[in-house]
Amino acid sequence: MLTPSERKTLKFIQRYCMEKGYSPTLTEIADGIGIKSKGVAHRYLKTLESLNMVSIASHRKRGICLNLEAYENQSVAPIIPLLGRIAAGQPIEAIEGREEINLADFIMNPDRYALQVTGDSMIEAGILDGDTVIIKHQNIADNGDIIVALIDGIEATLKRLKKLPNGMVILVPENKLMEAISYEAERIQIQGVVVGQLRSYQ
Amino acid sequence: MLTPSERKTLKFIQRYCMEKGYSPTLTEIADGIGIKSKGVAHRYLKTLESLNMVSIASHRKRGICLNLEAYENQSVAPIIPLLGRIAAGQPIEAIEGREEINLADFIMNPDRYALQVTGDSMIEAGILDGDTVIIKHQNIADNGDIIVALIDGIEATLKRLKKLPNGMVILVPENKLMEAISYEAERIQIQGVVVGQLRSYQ
DNA sequence: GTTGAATGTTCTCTTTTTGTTCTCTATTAT
DNA sequence: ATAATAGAGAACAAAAAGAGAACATTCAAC
Repeated sequence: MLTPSERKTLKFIQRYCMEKGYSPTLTEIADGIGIKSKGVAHRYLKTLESLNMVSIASHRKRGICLNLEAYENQSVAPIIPLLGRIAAGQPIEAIEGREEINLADFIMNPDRYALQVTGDSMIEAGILDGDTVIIKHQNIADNGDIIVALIDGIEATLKRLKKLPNGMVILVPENKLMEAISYEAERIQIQGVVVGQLRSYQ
Repeated sequence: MLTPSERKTLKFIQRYCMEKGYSPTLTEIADGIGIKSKGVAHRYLKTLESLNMVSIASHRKRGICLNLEAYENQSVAPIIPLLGRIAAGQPIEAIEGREEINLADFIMNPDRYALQVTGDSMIEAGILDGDTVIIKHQNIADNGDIIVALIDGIEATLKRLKKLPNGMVILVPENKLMEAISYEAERIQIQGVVVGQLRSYQ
C-alpha cells in the first residue's frame, strides 16, 4: 500500500502526463508535491517503480512511464482527477479546491440503487434511452423531483412530480411529444427519487 | 462478537478506506470514533486483527487492510445494485445476469479524467450545463465522437466531430440554436474523447 | 566531437509523524 | 466484589518525510 506522499507523487505524474503529454522532471515532481528535494522525489519514484506502478527509463530525462495495468488494480477508491471546467470558446479553466471527483459520494449511502432507463420520456431533462439513473429509496418526494412512481401498484415510470393542492398528482414527462397525466394521490406510490444519472459511451 | 466500540472502529475504517483509498492512522481513527487516545484505538484494532477482521502490517503507517469477512457486511467497492430496467407504462423489468454496476469499470482508468461542462452546446445529446464528462485522453477520434477540441491551441470546446474528405473538420454542437463551424484540420487538436457522463441531482 | 547546463542517481543526516506498549482510572453488568 | 468495557495519556520505537550535498549521465548548443 502506498504512503500518502507516494500516492501524491503518482497522482501528480498522472495529472502532469495528462495535461502536457510528457512526464515531469524530478525537480518538477518535487515542486508539484510541495517539497524541495529532488532526491526525495526520486525515492518516491523508486518505490513506485518497485511496485510496478511506473516504469523508469534509466538516466533518461522525462523517462517516466505510467504502468496502466498495475494502476487499475491498485486504485481502490473510485477517484478520478477533475481537470477543470470546459466552456465553448475558452481555454479549460482550472477549478480551485476540488481537484478530483470521488464516485463514492454518488453511492455512499446503502439506500441507493440503479435503474436502466428505457424510452425517451425524460429526454429533455437530459436522461436518454439507455442511461442509468441512481435512485434513492424513499416514499415521499418534493415538487419538481424526478421520481420512480408506481401507478396502481403495477406500472412503474420515471417522471417529474407535481403535486396539486387538491390532492391530485401530476406525472410530467420531459418530452414535448408526451403528455402529463394526473392521478388521484392514492393511485401513485413513490418508490424513490433520482439523485444521479450516468451514461457510458463505450 | 464485537463490542459497540470495536464495531464503530471497523465501520469507520471501512468508510475511510472507501472514500480515500488508503487506511487511516490511529489518531484519525481515534478522532473518527470520538475518543482522544490513540492507544485505545490501537487496542480495538488489535482485537479486530485477532478476529481476522483486518490485517495489520506491523509498524507500517496506514498499514491496515480489511479482510474479506469484513467486506461482506458492507460493500467497500464502488458497486451499486442494478435493480432493473424502467420504461414508462410497464413494471420494472429485472435484468438477467448483471445485477450490479461497478463504477470502477465505468471510468477508472489512468488515462481518464473529468471535466465539468459549462454551457448548453451539447444539450440535445443529453449533456447539460453543470454535468461532468469523463474524458479518455487520446489525439485521434472517429467521426461522430464527442470530443474535447483545442482550436488554434487556445480555445477548448466540447463538440461532436465530423471529418470531411477534403481535410476540413466540422465541430457540430448539439443545440439547434448554435451553428456548426468548419475548420482546416491543422487548427484543431483533439485532446480527448467523451466516454462517460454523469450528473448529480443533490 | 566538446562542453556545459539540466537532469538523474545515490548518499547521509535531521525532523516529524505514527505505531506500540504501558499504566492508571471510570463505568457498568453480573 | 469481580470482570468486562471504555477511555486518557505517557513513554518509547520505528517509519516516513524531508533537506541537501556530491556525483553521474544526458542532451542540445557550439
